[in-house]
Amino acid sequence: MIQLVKGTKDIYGAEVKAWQEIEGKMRRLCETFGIGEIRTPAFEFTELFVRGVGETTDIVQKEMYTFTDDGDRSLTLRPEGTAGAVRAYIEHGMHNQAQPTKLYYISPTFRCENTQAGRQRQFHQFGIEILGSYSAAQDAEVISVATALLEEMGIKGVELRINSLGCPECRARYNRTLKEFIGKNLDKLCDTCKERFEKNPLRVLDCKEEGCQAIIADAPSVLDCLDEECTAHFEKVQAILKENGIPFTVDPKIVRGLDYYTRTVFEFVFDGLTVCGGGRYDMLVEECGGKPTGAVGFGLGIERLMMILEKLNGSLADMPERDVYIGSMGEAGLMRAQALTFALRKSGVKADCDTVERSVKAQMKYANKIGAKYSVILGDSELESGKVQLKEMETGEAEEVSVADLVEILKEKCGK
RNA sequence: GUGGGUAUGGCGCAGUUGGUUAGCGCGCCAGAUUGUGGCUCUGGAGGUCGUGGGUUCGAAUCCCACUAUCCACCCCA
Repeated sequence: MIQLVKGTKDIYGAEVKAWQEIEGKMRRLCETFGIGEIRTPAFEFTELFVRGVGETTDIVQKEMYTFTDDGDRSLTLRPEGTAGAVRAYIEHGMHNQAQPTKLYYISPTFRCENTQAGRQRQFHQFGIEILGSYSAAQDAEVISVATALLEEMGIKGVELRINSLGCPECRARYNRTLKEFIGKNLDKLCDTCKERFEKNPLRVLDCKEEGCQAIIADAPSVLDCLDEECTAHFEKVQAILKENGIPFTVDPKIVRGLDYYTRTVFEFVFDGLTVCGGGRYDMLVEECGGKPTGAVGFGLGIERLMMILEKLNGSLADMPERDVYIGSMGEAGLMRAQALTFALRKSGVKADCDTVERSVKAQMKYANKIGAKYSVILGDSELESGKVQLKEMETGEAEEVSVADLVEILKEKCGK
């Protein structure tokens, strides 16, 4: 028996219903925000992600599904959504449209890493990318989309944390300051932090080791290293969030694992797990071959969102409901039941009929199980008299109606 | 990549110190007088006990490897 690949999942039954609902809410919300959908390919040139996400990131170094096709091209399954959106923005000259360009996507995303709670190898990201603005107002708007979405889902207890990494100059300056500070205590750090120190000193900040924590505790804050403009930008973001009643905390230790972030970065955290993360990436469009363009966005893990919803609301309901079940007895009844069912479906009534040729009793049992609101049984006597018993399943009460009027009556009862 | 737990019919679980045809609940299918559901009762289908080796007269039970899964680290959504 061939089974699922590690880190992948089938979504069906009650679960797929919940997905459809969530996706619907995302699409509707984006529409009200004027954000249009973009569907980019599941794979791109490897180079796009190496340059976009950053060569030194874990994602690029050890988590990408990379392969070579028959034209000797190195391709990679998308490990995140931003790079592809940026590529498309440049490739289709979207900067010639009214700016900013506002895009959203709901797409399967792939990372070859070890699975655990809220972590799969193929997972789904909902994300938005707004290109064409350098303003703090844009940062705040992007954050407000995530906030609105979580609110729409009825999720409470998600914490918004924001920080600013500054422009590349500020970041470089902070890296030097931090290196200098940590350098004094380098021998006290854990082994992984010693590596981080060389690779990406920022990462030492969110180490959970006690020894490292003690040292980091009074490390200089990024926020103190920001220049005037970056500071003003960050303050403006906060001011707008406050103005809009969006609660947040400033956490100078937030460092994101993707290299492209500049200035604002943020995370929505629930139970210690980041459900949504994003920020500004003003250098990325240029890095990918476009003109300098300000941009902000976020990615949200749908599986993680589902985890939270399950924790909050308990398990999900099952079986799709049906309006009516047209049972039948005998050849003529079967034919007529099928015809009626097709006619009802054409009118949008969720109708179902017997396709197994079971006993009436078994058919009624089935009607009950699929949650039909009404049922009728068509047999020789009904066809002869032209009358059927239309039964309301919940109450068990039946009324006699003419077969000829059945479709119209049911349409009305089901509001179609 | 590292460390720990788990792996028995569709789902949830039992299986005692290795011993005969591997059980239970739910679900599924079918019956309980002739053509009507939800309760109850009866019967039935469905498992190479994750996979592959090994120990043994004999393994779901012990040993090894692999795979998957869960949890943690790393990192992220």
